[in-house]
Amino acid sequence: MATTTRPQHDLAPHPEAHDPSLDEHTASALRLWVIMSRAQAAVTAQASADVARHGLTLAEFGILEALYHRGPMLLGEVQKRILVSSGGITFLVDRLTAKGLVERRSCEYDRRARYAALTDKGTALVAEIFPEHAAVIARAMAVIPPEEQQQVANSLRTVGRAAAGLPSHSAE
Amino acid sequence: MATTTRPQHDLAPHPEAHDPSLDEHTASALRLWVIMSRAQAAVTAQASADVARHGLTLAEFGILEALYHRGPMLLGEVQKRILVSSGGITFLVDRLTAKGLVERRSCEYDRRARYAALTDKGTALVAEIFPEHAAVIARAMAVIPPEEQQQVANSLRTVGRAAAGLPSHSAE
DNA sequence: GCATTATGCTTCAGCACTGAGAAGCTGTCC
DNA sequence: GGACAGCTTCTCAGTGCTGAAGCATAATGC
Repeated sequence: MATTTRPQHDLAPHPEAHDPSLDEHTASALRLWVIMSRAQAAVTAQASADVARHGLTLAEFGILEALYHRGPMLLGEVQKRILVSSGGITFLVDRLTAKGLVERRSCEYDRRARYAALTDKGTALVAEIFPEHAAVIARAMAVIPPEEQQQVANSLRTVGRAAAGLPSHSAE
Repeated sequence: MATTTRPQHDLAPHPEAHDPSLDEHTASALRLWVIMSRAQAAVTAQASADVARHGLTLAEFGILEALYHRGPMLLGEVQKRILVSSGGITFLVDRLTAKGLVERRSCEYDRRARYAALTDKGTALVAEIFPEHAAVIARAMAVIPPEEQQQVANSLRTVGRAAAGLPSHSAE
């Protein structure tokens, strides 16, 4: 029998024990970090399992979803949006192309650049699975009330922007 | 010049555009998911870069930190704590052993089981780098006030436990 | 007590992705 | 109009981890 206690797909850090060498502010921040990592990992595991039913990774789904909601995009734009490496975006688009879900189109005004665009098959797939996927996420989040979700979102947006080195209220 | 727009080390999903087919509750949950993923990715990138200065991955650091704060642990315990696969824990402990930071000890009462324990070198390393690491995390979180951190932590704990399939207020 | 089932760790092939480098294209500044 | 900095994409070797199978040991049922 295989053991493999379903690993939550993402590594979560050090659930903090009490370390007397830390001041209370630091210890509290560390606890938040641990809790955030675990929540993220647990929800990611569900989201990942959901798209895996259709033979997709989360990164692939992210690309499909972006193209579905925004139309054709330059590879570089997609890359920034789903946060993968430059090599990664090429690799992922290749794979989606091989699956017949995405196609590359050349850019008329800049011959270095290429667009990624959904094929009809890709559009149909996203239209089919996106609502279910959204429901999976929503169900995971629904354990806290909407106004709490709103507050958490505001706080985490601040954390995320600061950590990513962005201005506090950038447009994009 | 290499381009490689520093990928935040973790894949973040689909920043939601407005999809009229979704009800507002779902759309809001989805936005939270995106924001949480990005915040997590950004902070992870910083944490990861911090431990990378010492030639460690976050998973390795997680093991060292757990052993430092709790003493020797069975491999299976460590595995559950840092959320890696069964194969992963063997692999990681092997690598830490090769670096001379961790050693395996056999268990007196169950000859299947093995303990992982810090060596002197490992203990010294954690003692050296843990405070800095905690400070890096704390700095990232410090952009929101302590009481807000507390609220976010409470909310996310609920989300994490529910998504991981645990009871709402389990002890561990 | 002996089969059966469960548990703890290991092995190993495989996979998703990174990151450094390179090739091609564009615009700009002499 | 040529050099060159700066993008955009692609290549590919390398990495860190997963997950299924497997071995050894322990616990349980009969």
